[in-house]
Amino acid sequence: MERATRYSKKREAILTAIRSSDAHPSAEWIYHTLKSTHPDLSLGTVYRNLLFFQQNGTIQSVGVVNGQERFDAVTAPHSHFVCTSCGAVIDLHRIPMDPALTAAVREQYGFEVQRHELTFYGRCQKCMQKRIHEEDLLA
Amino acid sequence: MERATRYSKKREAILTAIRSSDAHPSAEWIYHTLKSTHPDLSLGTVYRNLLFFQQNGTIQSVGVVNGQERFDAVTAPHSHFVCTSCGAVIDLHRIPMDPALTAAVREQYGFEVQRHELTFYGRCQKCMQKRIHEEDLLA
DNA sequence: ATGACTGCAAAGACTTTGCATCTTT
DNA sequence: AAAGATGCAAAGTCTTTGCAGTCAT
Repeated sequence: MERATRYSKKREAILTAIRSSDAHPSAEWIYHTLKSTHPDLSLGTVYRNLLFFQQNGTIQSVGVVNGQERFDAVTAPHSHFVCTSCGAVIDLHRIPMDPALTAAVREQYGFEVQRHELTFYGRCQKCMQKRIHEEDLLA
Repeated sequence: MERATRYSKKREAILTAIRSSDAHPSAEWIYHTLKSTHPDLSLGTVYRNLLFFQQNGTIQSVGVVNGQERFDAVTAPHSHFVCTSCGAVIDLHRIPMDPALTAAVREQYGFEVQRHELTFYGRCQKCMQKRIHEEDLLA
């Protein structure tokens, strides 16, 4: 027997919050963002709904950055950049992902492949400038 | 001033353990694996040395799987497969990574790019068979 | 002898979960 | 009324850290 799903104001608000941001929010970020409009929101509810949306395929995890799991409401394939300095996760819409790769892994290794991620690591522009400024101070 | 580095039996054992395995070990795995030959090893030491080796570039994190960070002593670029059923992390040496992509992100976005990861998610052969077997039992 | 490395255990950070209560259907 | 969703707080898991003792140089 399937478990039924009911409407909930907070569930809707959580999904809207994720969809309205391109920062790939963490649970904590969602919680603090919604806390002003939903003062009785609890962190447990955020986590429970993140799990709910993941199982639905409504959102996807883009990995753990600095100990916090980050989520994306855009499930169409696109690559990401992670700033190892400030933890920002940025969409790279101009860097295409090759859909054929999924089939290649399936054929060459015999695995059942659902999706793949292409993730770049480095320093974002903001942090690059910050570092140059810090080096100026030391010089 | 640089901080000097000294030899340590346990540090060596930890690196050897990572290098001897292709399973992309977690801290816990290393700890349990070495516990028999190094009964007084502590988990804190494992974590401290994992950090040490990462900062040296001797090892790299390949991400967090089921809440545990996983490490790889092979720092040459290669892609990975993560089984979402059993958590196995498997090298895909036959799926090449395009080194030009790093430069492409640098040029098109102006980020300082250090490396990139190509990771596939799905079900490994062992788990595929297990599921078929479970379905047989239900039929 | 100096200071790097370690064991131990406590603390920290993030996430999950049990239970009573509230909401949706 | 039935059952899903939530708040709250406790518990769980993984990782980090302070401190005293040990070991390499």
